[in-house]
Amino acid sequence: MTAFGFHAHDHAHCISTTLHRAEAYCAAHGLKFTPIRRRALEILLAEHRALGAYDLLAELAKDGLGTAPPVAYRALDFLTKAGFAHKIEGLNAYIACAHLGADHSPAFLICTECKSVAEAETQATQGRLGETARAVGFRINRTVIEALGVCPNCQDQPCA
Amino acid sequence: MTAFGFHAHDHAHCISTTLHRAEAYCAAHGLKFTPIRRRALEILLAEHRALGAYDLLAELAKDGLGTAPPVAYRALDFLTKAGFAHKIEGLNAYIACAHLGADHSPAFLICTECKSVAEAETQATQGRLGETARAVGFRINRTVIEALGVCPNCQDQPCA
DNA sequence: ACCTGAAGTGTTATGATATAACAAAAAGGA
DNA sequence: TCCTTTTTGTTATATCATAACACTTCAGGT
Ligand SMILES: [Zn+2]
Ligand SMILES: [Zn+2]
Ligand SMILES: [Zn+2]
Ligand SMILES: [Zn+2]
Repeated sequence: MTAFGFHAHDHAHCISTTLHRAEAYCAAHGLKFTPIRRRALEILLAEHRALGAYDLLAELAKDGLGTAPPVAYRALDFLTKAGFAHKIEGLNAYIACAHLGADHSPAFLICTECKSVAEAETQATQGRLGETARAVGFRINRTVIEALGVCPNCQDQPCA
Repeated sequence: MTAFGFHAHDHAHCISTTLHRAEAYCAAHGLKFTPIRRRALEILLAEHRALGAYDLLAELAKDGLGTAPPVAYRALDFLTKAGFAHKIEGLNAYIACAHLGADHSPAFLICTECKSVAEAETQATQGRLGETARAVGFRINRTVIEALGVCPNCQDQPCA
């Protein structure tokens, strides 16, 4: 279980790999990876940070791909349902999936200083929450697991 | 680690205990448990369900305690900062704390059928999320842990 | 090629959640 | 009392999200 986002890595590779996986997934599942959807994913992938729907829309607008809110929300709906992006509930913002392809329950480490986000994989149905759920007979469909705090980079900087 | 909310219990006792604890906490910490704040907590305590800020406002309005949004949000701000209530990020809604007094990181089991919510206590800094955080040097300040699913009561009902 | 239905897009309008800003009132201590 | 801080009342606005409907595109069946 490793977390990206706070460490230097070959991000160009990170982006191209994810886009190729998304293409392959769509081909395999009969989904249409249209220009709007593809560009939306590219925009989310640009950084390991969460973007608001209207921020995404602004970027899409720069490329002439739409100006009204539904454009962004439809793209996000597609991306999240396909598992290509996740919503960060604590920020009302969206981020590209860092483990595209794996069927996973994501957990996030969110830096409140620099807004960067790392995605970790968890099996939420294991662990304490899962225990509790089983104990009371609760059936879990989806989990929201987010930790807000300060990333290693920001801890190193005396004044942030 | 037990979860209330899905099981029958003496809820009147549940309410009075929590209100008394809140009063004691305010007295001990020099906080003002004003009529608006007290009534807001009572409203949240009425059921083990999450309430939207505007739903809360509507209830407060019935008692002549305010009609404009800031009234509700200020009360919620006080209650959440004091630890008397929690925000359910996945619902943009608020719920009274079920373990008032204990210094805790809450986790929630949220029934998407009947909207009832059970609060479990966790030590989120233990478990996998905490492991990951420590491994990458991330300092956790607050956690959002929510499981969306179906409670035992709703599973028993064939058509919901 | 044509029809047809499903999916995607463009657009307007609106709903739902949350906060900024500032004046008035109340509370509390010197 | 007087002054400061906190709380409240109120207006306006910011931010996040969806409903609804017309139009286009595209794949499949004929
Ligand atoms: Zn993911
Ligand atoms: Zn950071
Ligand atoms: Zn109760
Ligand atoms: Zn239920």
